[in-house]
Amino acid sequence: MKITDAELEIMKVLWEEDNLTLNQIIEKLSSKEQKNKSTIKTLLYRLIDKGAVKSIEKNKKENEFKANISRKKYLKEENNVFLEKLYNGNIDNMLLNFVEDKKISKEKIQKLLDIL
Amino acid sequence: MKITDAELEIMKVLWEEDNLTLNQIIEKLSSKEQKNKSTIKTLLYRLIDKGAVKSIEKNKKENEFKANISRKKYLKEENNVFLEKLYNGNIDNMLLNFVEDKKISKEKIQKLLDIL
DNA sequence: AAGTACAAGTTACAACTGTAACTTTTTGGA
DNA sequence: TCCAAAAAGTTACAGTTGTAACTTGTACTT
Repeated sequence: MKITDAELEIMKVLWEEDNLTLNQIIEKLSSKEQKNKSTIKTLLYRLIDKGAVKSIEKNKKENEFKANISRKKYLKEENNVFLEKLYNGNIDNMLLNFVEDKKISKEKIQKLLDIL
Repeated sequence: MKITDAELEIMKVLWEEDNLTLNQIIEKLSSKEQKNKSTIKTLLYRLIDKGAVKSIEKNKKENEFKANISRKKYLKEENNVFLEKLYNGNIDNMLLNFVEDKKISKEKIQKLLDIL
């Protein structure tokens, strides 16, 4: 189940709120992702082909779309792909790298630990 | 500077050890990534076009190749892309997610903190 | 009942990727 | 000196992706 970047933007919308019509989806896409209506349609149909989205007839006039795979499951997979691809699955390395980049401070990690 | 998955495998080899000939690169690629020699050549040329790899004449008979961008810089960028794409730049969220997936244990994080 | 506005659904197309064959150049040995 | 082996460099091609036009169906409005 490979979801492309353009497709992902649509999934994000559907993960936020289910059962949206095409027009509602377009409305919810942030300005950066505004594309031609046809474009969004194509992406939706591709997602349907992949089984990532389901379409339901709403009122004979319009269809509604809903995510057919959970955000959680998707993220889990993507986390794995990322970890394997760049860090050979070694999470320590990844974390150290993030810290080095100053993306995480020690304080932040401590705070995280406290939460857990 | 977009490096594709297939290209990345080559970069990884060159980040391990610089100034390798084509044949040396092929040798170092793990069995999973064994492709036809021509394939590797094409990837190398594409990387050269992108400025990610440099080729140097070694001994009139063979060329040597070396990475022209640092692993660190590349990882930094990719970390960012990943973080933005999936977590909207929110690293706490990302970490929590990793912990939820049981990819990191609290203990591991603590160990990491100790190292720092 | 007919036309038009809009939604559904299909097709198109160029750029990018993964893969590898083809062509040209070089060079070490017979 | 000339040839064959191997390297360099070029071209090809199908599948994927981002983008959007085109065609068909439907259903209000007059």
